[in-house]
Amino acid sequence: MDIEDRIFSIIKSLNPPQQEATTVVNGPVQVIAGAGSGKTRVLTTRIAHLIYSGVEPSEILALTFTNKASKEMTARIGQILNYQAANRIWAGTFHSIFARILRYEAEYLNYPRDFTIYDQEDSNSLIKQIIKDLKLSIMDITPASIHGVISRVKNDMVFVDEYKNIASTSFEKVVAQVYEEYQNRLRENKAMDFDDLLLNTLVLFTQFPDVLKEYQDRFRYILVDEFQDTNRPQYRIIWNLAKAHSNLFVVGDDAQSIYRWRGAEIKNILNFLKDFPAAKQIRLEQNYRSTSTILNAANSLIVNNPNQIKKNLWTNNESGNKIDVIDADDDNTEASLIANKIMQLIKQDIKYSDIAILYRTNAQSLLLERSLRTYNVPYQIFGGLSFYQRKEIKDVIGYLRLLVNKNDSVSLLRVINEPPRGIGKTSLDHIMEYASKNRFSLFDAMSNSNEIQALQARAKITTKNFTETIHRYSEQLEDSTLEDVVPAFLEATGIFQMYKEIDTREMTERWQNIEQLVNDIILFGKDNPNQSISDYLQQISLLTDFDTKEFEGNKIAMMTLHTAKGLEFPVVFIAGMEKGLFPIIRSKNSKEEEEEERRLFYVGITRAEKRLFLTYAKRRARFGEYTYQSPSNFLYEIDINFLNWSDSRKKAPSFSQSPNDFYSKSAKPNFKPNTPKPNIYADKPHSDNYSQISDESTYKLGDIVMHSYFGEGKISAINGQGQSLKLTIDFKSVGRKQIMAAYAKLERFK
DNA sequence: GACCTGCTGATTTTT
DNA sequence: TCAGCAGGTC
Repeated sequence: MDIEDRIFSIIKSLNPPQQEATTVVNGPVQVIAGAGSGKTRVLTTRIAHLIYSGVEPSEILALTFTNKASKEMTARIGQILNYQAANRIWAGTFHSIFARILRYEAEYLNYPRDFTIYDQEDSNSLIKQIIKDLKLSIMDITPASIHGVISRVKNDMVFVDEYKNIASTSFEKVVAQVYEEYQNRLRENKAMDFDDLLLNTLVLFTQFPDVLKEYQDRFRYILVDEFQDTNRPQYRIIWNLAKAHSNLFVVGDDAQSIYRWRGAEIKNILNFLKDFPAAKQIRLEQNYRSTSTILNAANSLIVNNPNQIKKNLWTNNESGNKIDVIDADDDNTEASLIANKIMQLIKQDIKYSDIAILYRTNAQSLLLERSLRTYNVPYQIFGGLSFYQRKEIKDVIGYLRLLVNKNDSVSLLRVINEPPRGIGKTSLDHIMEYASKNRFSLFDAMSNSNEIQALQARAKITTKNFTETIHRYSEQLEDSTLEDVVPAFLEATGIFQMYKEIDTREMTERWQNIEQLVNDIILFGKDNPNQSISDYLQQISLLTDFDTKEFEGNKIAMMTLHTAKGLEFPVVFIAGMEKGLFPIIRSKNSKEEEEEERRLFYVGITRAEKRLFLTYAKRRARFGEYTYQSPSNFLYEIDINFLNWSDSRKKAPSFSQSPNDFYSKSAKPNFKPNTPKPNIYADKPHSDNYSQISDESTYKLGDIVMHSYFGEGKISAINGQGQSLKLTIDFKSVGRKQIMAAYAKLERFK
């Protein structure tokens, strides 16, 4: 089959809206693509068709949400056309593509080409340093929380000067101070954080029209995947690039927007039609993925979100099994019930690799893992700490970063005493004082350590040796291969020796990981003789765990619901369907946040093709303390006709399910009139639910108490005595909970 | 300056 | 519950 036949046989197999979306070549197009409606197929076929129609691959910019998605897209296009063409497409994440552009154009922004990209951890340690240096006394505020605010502010495109003006509370004023210093130091360190990659690209395009023009001409065709999750700077960048030719194609689904907390604006979908009034709107509403039971269940859930674009997602697929809702006595039991169920499924000819377990928080994976191991179920976890975020790897990368960017003080501070070389807190204080007094970078101050009077003779020698080593190897790097320089340099720093010893002593795999990294670098050098170590470093700084891991062999996949976006599995388990955990409790449970949680659940449900299991535990250990959980209100929102609630519900927990009248605002499940409330406790009248023997000496009915985690609540029942004294408390934050008084840190409210 | 220990706060989600 | 860190000791 030649290329033409291949493309047209694919196009012929598409439904009419899909065909339109793939073959309209010019002009703005907005596709609202429901879950499982063949979005990826449309994207790849469209790009193949564009190239077939005469568009140069290098004129196409395809932005995806993960590196993995872009790799897969490129691979598929390669299969249809050829790999040379596919590899010339500019495909990648926003962050990776713009990092690449910023590298080319760095001098416009007064940055060196080899600028360093700071990840979250790097940013946090820089902020920690700033807090210390500015002597800010802020109790209860962590560097991470300040960075969170700064990141949010940056995503809203509020620059330092503006933020300083609008900061009103004392906390905001502190943030403003840190924000200003943070940006200064990023610049001094010749570094950008993740948000800067977007903001600086925007600055580049808006302040240098010639540069913008160049990229407008280069990217004559732009495609954006997961458009609902773009934030403001991302949208502005796309808009700037596309306004010259308007060949902008965006695909998204407002019902799957789950990154609002990171600044994503669903509004962008609506703005699109304002900014590109000529845009064609195409809806993909036929779902090819799931059984009608699963799809309709998802639909019955998502109608509870009032604000959404109207669509009618339907399927021709068979109705299939009902959705199993499994309740477990506690979190351990939940994990083993899942493992058991999986083993049953395996006997029915389902492969491990057909199954995924999804959960709300990474912390949940621990118990699940333990139980899968007990039952010998092979699994693979995606997400969480990526290879490149491991301590030993970050240490090595810290050294390598110094080779290309000596101004990177975050990396310098990270490695200066790793392995211990006698430069501790006191010496560092002297060096930093000298650096700031003379407006030197930390590295330059160390190079001049002879001039620092306060410094001990020994420290002077060590710092001098240290900086000389860096100098020597960074010079070598200019005319030698990575293979020749990198291992020798790392050996010279002593970091190899240190981890070899740790590995033998503590039976860890750290040295192995380092070997793997060094091999990877050497391979990179061989495969890309024209690229430098700084190319390598930039590339890996934007990789997540999910990007680096392949689905391997016959194993179950485990990941958070967020990570699961864009994937599909024949069998899906969603664990931890409990109030407080999913939807998760936050300090302020706003309507918007609940709607986002609901969309997240929607994403989870629609990952399943054939079978879906929803599990919850009645008792779960959180923060080392067991609490009684009630089923998630989301479970009641799904049309009961699609559910098969497990039999053990008859052994109902000994407390009432009814939402509390005076307290909980969010605890009240949103029942649709056509969805009868599953009265799962029908065989237990309310009044029998708890005996009211109160331990007069400590707690009384109606007492207002403070819980360390759930906050304020009112005691509505008291059960048991002494060690097994159980309190039923209506919390403002999570509604009704049962608490073991002996374990909970409760404070009486006067 | 390195090492030990007791305390505290963490559990959203990620480029 | 537990990891990471501040503060103290050698």
